Amino acid sequence: MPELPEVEIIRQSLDKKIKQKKVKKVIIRNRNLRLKIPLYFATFLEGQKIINVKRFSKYIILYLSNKSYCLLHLGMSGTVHIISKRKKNSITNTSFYSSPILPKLHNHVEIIFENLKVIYNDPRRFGFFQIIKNLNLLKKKFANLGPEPFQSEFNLEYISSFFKGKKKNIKNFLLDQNFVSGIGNIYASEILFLSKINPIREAHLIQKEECKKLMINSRKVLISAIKKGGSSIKDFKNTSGNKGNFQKNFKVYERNGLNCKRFNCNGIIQKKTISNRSTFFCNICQI
DNA sequence: AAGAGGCCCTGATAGC
DNA sequence: TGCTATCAGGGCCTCT
Repeated sequence: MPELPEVEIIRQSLDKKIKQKKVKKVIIRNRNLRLKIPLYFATFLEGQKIINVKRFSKYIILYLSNKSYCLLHLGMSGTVHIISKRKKNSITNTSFYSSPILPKLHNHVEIIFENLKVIYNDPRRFGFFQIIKNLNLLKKKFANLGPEPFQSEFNLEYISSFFKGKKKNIKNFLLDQNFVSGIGNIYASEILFLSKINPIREAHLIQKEECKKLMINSRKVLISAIKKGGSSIKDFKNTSGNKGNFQKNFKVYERNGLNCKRFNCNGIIQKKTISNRSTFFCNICQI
């Protein structure tokens, strides 16, 4: 499901809701994610205060008070729900959570705080939690990831030297997290459209001027997607269950057969499978 | 070493 | 209605 902007939206609400709060209880309903949730996971987290909620690439990083970290990756279908606890029902004397729409089947983990709980739900199970015991191991975990588009390391020099001698197509490079972190299948197509670059072009043939466009448009697309609350094409929802809005701004993604949105371009958006991922582009203005 | 392809998994939808 | 095939926002592993 989520690329960098969607993960950032989730990070922001977690930051607002659980920072400086103490984990009261953790319930594991299903340990089977891409990495099996370890048996010590619940007791490890219980009693920890969430010092900070950060993000790198598509990973959410919970800073714990015992100086370790809890990583969360959402894979393709992971969602996070934050549910506030209501006051005790005076008749039945039970407290309950407001959770009308939540599909219960794939709730893997519940992290319970004083007044709210965080639920992780993941039908396809490509996501995972991971405890990282110290800063060194955290650095090691991210050592092979390339910079995010916003970082100064993602500059013209870096991009053009990375492409030297590489025959792989440019679209696959945007998806390659060792080259640049955070771009996924939707935004790769959008970035290439804005940069007027055909997705199947070999990387070593990309001109310097085009590298500059890739740099600028990668930042532009991700930032405006964050501003719009992310993209919801199937089931992405923020932690309150609301959809994002950036899908309304898609220029090419899922627009195959429709007119190119570029001013004065008569192209029709094409759909092509590249390395088993759908790719969308205009065959006239993307050269 | 670089790059292509398979695979992990469930659910929604399309086509017959 | 009910079957089967295909596809989905990610990333890791293996093979050549």
